[in-house]
Amino acid sequence: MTISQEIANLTEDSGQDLPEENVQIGSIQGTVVGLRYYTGTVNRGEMVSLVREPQNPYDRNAVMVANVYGRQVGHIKKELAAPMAYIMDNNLARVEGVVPYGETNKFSMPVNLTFWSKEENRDAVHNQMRRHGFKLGTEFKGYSTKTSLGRDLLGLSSKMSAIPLTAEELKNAFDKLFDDLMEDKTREMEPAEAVCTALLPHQKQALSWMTSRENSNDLPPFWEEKSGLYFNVLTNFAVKERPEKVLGGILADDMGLGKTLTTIALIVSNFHNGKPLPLEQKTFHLIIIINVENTCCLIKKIKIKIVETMIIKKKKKRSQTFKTVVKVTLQCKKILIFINLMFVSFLKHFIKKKNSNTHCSRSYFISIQDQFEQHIRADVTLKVYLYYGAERKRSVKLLSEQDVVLTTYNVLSSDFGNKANSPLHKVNWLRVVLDEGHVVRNPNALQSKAVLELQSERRWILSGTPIQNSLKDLYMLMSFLKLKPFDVKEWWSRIIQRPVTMGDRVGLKNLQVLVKGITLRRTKNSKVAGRMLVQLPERRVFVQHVTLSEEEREEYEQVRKEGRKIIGSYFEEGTIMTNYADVLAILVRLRQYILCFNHYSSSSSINDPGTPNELREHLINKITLVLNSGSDEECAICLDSLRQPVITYCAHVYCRPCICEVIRSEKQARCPLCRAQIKTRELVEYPGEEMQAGAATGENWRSSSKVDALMSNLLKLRQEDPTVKSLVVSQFTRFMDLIEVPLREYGFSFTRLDGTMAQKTRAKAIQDFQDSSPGNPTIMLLSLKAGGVGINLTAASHVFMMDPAWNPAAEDQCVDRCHRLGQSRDVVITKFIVKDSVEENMVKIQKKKQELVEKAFGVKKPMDLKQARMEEIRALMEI
DNA sequence: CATCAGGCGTGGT
DNA sequence: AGTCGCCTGATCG
Repeated sequence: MTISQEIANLTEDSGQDLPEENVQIGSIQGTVVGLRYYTGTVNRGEMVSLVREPQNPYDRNAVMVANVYGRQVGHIKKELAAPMAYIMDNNLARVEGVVPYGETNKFSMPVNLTFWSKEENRDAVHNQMRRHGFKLGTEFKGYSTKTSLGRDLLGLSSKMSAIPLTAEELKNAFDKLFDDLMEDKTREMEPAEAVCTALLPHQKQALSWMTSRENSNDLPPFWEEKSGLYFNVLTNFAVKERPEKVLGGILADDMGLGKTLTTIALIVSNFHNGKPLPLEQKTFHLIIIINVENTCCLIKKIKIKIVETMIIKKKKKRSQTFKTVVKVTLQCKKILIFINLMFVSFLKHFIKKKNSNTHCSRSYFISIQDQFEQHIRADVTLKVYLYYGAERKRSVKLLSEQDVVLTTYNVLSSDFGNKANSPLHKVNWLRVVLDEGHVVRNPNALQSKAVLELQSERRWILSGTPIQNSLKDLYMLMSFLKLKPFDVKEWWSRIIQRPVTMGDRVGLKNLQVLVKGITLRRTKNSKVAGRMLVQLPERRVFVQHVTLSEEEREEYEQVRKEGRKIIGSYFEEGTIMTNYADVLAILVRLRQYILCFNHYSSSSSINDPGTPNELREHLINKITLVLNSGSDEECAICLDSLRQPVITYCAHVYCRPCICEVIRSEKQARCPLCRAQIKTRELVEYPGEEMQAGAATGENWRSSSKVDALMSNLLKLRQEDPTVKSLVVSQFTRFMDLIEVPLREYGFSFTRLDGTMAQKTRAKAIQDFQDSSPGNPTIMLLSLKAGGVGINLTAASHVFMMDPAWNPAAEDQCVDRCHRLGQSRDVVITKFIVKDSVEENMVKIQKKKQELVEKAFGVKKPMDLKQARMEEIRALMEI
């Protein structure tokens, strides 16, 4: 979790189902009346939801009763509705209902109401009920809370009879949630002929499983057929009509097992009725010629490919002009894939490019795009459209005609949010695939809503880590898959989330059944028929401590003292959070100092600015620092990666659309983070990285202890085995500039990959590096966040981590780029840490964080987070 | 006359 | 296993 996200959590209205609110403070039996006016039915033991109806013309206290399917059943009797309305409107408690019996009566039925709230509201709720002559009890008498099926629907009896799970057990259960025996998931299936890459056995299994999930006629989890009726065993809901099928699921394989390839195979292999996607010539009825001058390069590239095949087939000559031949199929084949925009450096790249009015979309799609090209036979025409960038064609027709449409979560949500005419939401897709689907985990975020609104027959989530923080993440996934009734928050909470977090074994069992039914997960260590799924070479991590030279130490201490003084004064004033950008700036400066010392001009971003121009520059400095700090900053409003980042006069960074929305909706707009007044015209944009182009070469170059340490390692390696290739990873591109100097000096052949590079050079860099023939580079300077998912750097077997990352996961991901399928050597990771410095403190905090996550899984106390953040800064600066 | 079991009709917010 | 208020008739001191 990033810093701004944590801050956002502090400012955000506390959610409705924090653990504190999960105390049962009383229950009472009430009556549902007016049944004959509504069609909704309830079976014995079935859950109902209670919805306030303040607009009811007869009684503003009205409380509506609805069944799990959302059909109205009736109302709560008005005498009881009166106190309930007060309690519900003032959020004193949440009320849940279960109907113990009731099919027989035509006019009314009983309902067992349970009040859930914070302990401190107990008295208020009890008093309110008492004032109206109702006494809340603790238990219902006269009947069992168990249904005929013996399942515990109220969660009451289990609380008393069964031993709740301990936190330890719960965590364990969570870890094992996805460990599936895969009994019926070992069947293999050959992909369609259009796939030219040979699938590994586990990929064939995944393909088979995915295909069967899409074509299956099985009932969704927890539905059973019983004497002509369809019966949900969890909610006790029974219907005549067959419940909607859930076609799709979660492919949760570990990174590097080929989720994307499997999905591509699925796309071309399983069209309607289990037949492959019709790609051959005969399905195309129409040939048109269009001008593609305006479409971006990659499209062009693909289409040129098509031209080539056409030339072969039609034996026609066509000059290499901008005209190209496109085939249009009369059948609709629509697939949508999302790519996660994970990396801030990419984002910077995008903004920079956007301003210079060039095509930028390619960088995001390059890996997926490549995979399509790589795995699909060249003589097959798969129509792929990148729905991205300012020039994207917002034509529903065009999109409908594609085989595959690629887009990003950001494009989707901005289309969805800005205008009602989002073309992506107008197409009835055959299949929607969320790549890296765990990024849409916050159901309140616009992008999540946009994703949920997509119409599709089949839905897939690809994610190596389907649960990132807590069970709540899963809710979003269920919601996307439209797995009734868990796509509605109330039912998800009542049936799964709350029972599980309260340690109910039945709830956990249900969760397991649920997950098992829709998820396929294999890890690198999974076994198939006793054999390892994928045998990866070993991976060893070494930490190499670096001692600063006396001179360096002196300079470092000086900078540290300065920063400590400033941050210390913020602490005293209690203004740490308001001066957050400054604090971050100081920390970054310190970390950079360790790497390359006086190569950074000490242009102060801390002194009070005077003229507006100075202020502007000052803010630009700050936003640059924040975005380059490597702390993976996210917008505190949308909780997403920053999109068009801007900085306010009070030095907080948001997405431009987000903060503009805030300013527009409030009269006296205030900064969500510090409550300072803000105006739209005072927002300062991030100018991109141009200004950073400092000359790090030449006379003013000077080595540092860290660079020396790296160089001695590299030299030793080369001596031992000149074919060994290494990745040198840093978060600071300018540090990479510095490293280039000694690399050249010692005659290393190297290449570089960072966010500032144009896509062409980027692809070339990877290609050169992966090529092992002599003369090609043996070292790649890699920016921690460059590359994105799916970049393959298996040529490297050594990784040098030059500076510790805030987020240990980012480091892991980086290493995974070479430690993956196709790696033949053991991977050695060397992390350089400077002794007695912020770096060491960072590592300590990293460790602490990890422990904390492991100990208290998913349970966070919001107030402690702010404290923890302050403590972190304190620990970093040794104050 | 008081009390109670049982039958009956009633029925939205 | 079931509402709930009201009426009735049986039963009791």
